[in-house]
Amino acid sequence: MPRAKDRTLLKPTPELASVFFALGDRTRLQLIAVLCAGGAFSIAQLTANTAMTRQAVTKHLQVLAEAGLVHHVKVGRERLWQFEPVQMEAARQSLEIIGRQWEQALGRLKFAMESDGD
Amino acid sequence: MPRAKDRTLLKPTPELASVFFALGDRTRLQLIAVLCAGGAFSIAQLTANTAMTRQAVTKHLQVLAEAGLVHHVKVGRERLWQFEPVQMEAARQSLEIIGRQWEQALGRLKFAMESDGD
DNA sequence: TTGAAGTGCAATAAAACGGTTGCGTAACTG
DNA sequence: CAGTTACGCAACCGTTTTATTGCACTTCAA
Repeated sequence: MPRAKDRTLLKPTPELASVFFALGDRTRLQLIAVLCAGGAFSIAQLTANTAMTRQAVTKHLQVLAEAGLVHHVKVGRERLWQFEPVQMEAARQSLEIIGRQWEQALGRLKFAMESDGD
Repeated sequence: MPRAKDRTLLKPTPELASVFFALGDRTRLQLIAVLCAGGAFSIAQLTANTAMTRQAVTKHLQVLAEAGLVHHVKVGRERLWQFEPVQMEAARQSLEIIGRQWEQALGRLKFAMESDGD
């Protein structure tokens, strides 16, 4: 019987890296900050807040979309973009796992030091 | 009296983006995975696991170091690298905040729908 | 002291990124 | 229908990343 539950070790997947990559840009982080506040915004609306072109914003949204962080719905001639929390939560959990691994490693180190007696 | 505690909104800082940028690469994610398991490894050791040059690994470690995710200590002629959890925990928290904002936005939407009656 | 191990720094070079401009197309509006 | 709004696609360009190679330097060990 496979024990999938035991698999708490970090296994870096290509997708995970792409999520972090998408978040690793100030402009895209700003877009996420706007979208996670709840609305569904058109590209024109999202561009209005920035100092760049509509096409630049479009490209950033595509990067976010490929990472699964946002998605869009077509309404008339507009394309409304929304936040999509699933992948970001996965990324958050992966950071949590790394943090836990580190804590466990520290625990082992401390135990070894106590056993050895300095 | 300032109410710093109320400031739960996401404020994207340059550093935050640089942390995500550092994590947004498969090789660096792999390095983090190795380092967070607890040891202090030399560049030669870390290179042994990969298919690239020592210098390439060095550059990746520098990117991680600039983001505050790792640090090193010189021991003899070796440079031993270690995981540094502070910045990563900050990044994790920022993702948590975004997730919470999204949940709150969903809550408001639901409330508005109930009030409006469809 | 000579040699090998572990590393840093600089000069590349190819690829990817971030942004722009130009043009074409669907959809709303008078 | 004509004009405008909202947008996609493709070409392009400067900058940054990513990885390599070559050489110099420090440290350990025989």
